[in-house]
Amino acid sequence: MAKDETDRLARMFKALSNPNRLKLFMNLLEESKLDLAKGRTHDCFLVKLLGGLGDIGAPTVSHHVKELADAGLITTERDGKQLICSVDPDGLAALRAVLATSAFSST
Amino acid sequence: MAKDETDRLARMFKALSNPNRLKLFMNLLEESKLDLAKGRTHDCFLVKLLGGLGDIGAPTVSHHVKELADAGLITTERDGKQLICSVDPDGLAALRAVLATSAFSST
DNA sequence: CACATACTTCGACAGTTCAGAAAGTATCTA
DNA sequence: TAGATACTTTCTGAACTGTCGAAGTATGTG
Repeated sequence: MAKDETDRLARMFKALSNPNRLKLFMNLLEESKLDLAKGRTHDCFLVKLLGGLGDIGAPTVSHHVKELADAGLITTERDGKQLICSVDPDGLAALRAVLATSAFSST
Repeated sequence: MAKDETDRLARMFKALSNPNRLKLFMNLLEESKLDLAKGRTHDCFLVKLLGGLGDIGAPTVSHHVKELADAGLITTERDGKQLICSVDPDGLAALRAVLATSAFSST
């Protein structure tokens, strides 16, 4: 595997290495699941995420969202006052691909 | 998802968040694939890994190996003077499971 | 036992990260 | 325009990380 590709993956893993960021990302994964049932791919904004993360403040959540976005795991877009976060399917696929690279069956 | 479970996963992702550790782990994944063809599940020791990592020294590799082991991603056992490293199938399965938790198809 | 190999542990240090406070920006609503 | 909402930016500090050199431990060889 090329160095660039390794570094890109390491960056994704790093983005998920903080419990609060991982929760945030997993919330989005869950949201995506729910929303597909409603015929949409996602719909989650920062204040809503904030509530699910316990005690951490807005500046910190904002920072974490940016880290996930920079890593290519989520995308963001502004809708009026709110920031809409979505899972980036390409990033998710890249992670799945690297973990699938092995002889151990994926059951 | 429970806090403990989130923390455990975050720890695994953190173990893979360093490029050298990620290379190390991916070497093991590849080794596993090769060795299965030979009828064994794994076989990789530290000095061999060291060569594949470029410039980093033995103390650093030793440290990284322990981090991967502590995270539950690999297991180690001593064989004479050498330390044999193997992918931990349970850890790998846990990572795959969390990334599979979504509406995005796994194709 | 002496010596080499293959890590492991310790101590140090530069660099990074996480979280919050305070101040700033962008977007509604009236 | 004034005020509220929803982030964002900047700064700060405590804590953690990655790497190394030096010293230490465990194992095999002669």
